[in-house]
Amino acid sequence: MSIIEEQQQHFIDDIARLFVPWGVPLTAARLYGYLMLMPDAVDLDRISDDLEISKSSASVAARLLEQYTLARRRSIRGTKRILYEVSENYEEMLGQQNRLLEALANQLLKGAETSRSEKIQQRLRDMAEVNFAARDAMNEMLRGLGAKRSG
Amino acid sequence: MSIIEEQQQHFIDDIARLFVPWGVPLTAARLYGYLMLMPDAVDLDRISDDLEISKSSASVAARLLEQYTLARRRSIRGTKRILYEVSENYEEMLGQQNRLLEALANQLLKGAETSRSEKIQQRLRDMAEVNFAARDAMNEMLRGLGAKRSG
DNA sequence: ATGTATATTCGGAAAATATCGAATATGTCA
DNA sequence: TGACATATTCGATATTTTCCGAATATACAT
Repeated sequence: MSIIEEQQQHFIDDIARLFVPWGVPLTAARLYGYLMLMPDAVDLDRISDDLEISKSSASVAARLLEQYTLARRRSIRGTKRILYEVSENYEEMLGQQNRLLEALANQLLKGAETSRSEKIQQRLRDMAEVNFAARDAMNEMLRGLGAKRSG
Repeated sequence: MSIIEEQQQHFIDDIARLFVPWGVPLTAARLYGYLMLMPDAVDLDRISDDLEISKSSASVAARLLEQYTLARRRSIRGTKRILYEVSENYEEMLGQQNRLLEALANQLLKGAETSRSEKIQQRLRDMAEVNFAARDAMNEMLRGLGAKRSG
């Protein structure tokens, strides 16, 4: 089953095209688009068939997505089989981006401390401020979304 | 002049370490950290010396940063020399991230349209919603920051 | 126009990465 | 424990990316 249709192929490639420039390996990016389209969790054999990649590549890509929190594994009781599905709490991914913002802000502040030029110190502090503001805006947005969902 | 100090080296590498996983080539990432620390715009020869890279690499990296809007070039009247400096409107970079959010949201909606499964349609629309919300939150934050700056 | 200083592009070498099939490890059941 | 099913890792290969120095192009001044 599940020979991927033309339109789905396109969708998968479109999604991949967006993520690849941001450092996500092509296969992982395609897998992400693929998982979005799967109504239920799928196993490595099916991934391998549908995406026409080896099972080892499928395994590597799946665990990479897991690391990014873009996908989750579901272990099946009573068998070693693992199913992968797109992560439902999609917000996690944005949280990831937030971590970069925060880490960057912290580095900037640290750099400001160790700089001897007043101008540079000011610049780095300003940049840090923007990052923190961005992080806060994101967090607030996520909180609002969560409230809406549960409320 | 301007042999880079130990601490500055560290700063540069720390910044680079953050950006490389997001698809920024090492040399460009290091150049970015370096430019943050320079009080004034610098030319390719100096970059090449300080970062210990060839001038061609410096040229490529600088123009890549320019593309990312992380750096700007300043042409010097009366000479062919080009100076590079870190982009002052740092918000640009976040705007860049926003473009990914928006592009992704649009792809998701398009995918939702062409999907025949109700469940998938709903999932893709939900994901798109989060993306749009994130984009809006970012834009609002940037507006607020701009107002604060000019006000 | 020509010469000079500089940036950019080119071609090849080196390094990193992705991918595969085979080998290995791991979990599950009897 | 042994047998089986499945995931993961390993080693080799192919591909891609990065980097350099040399060659070329470009802008400016005389």
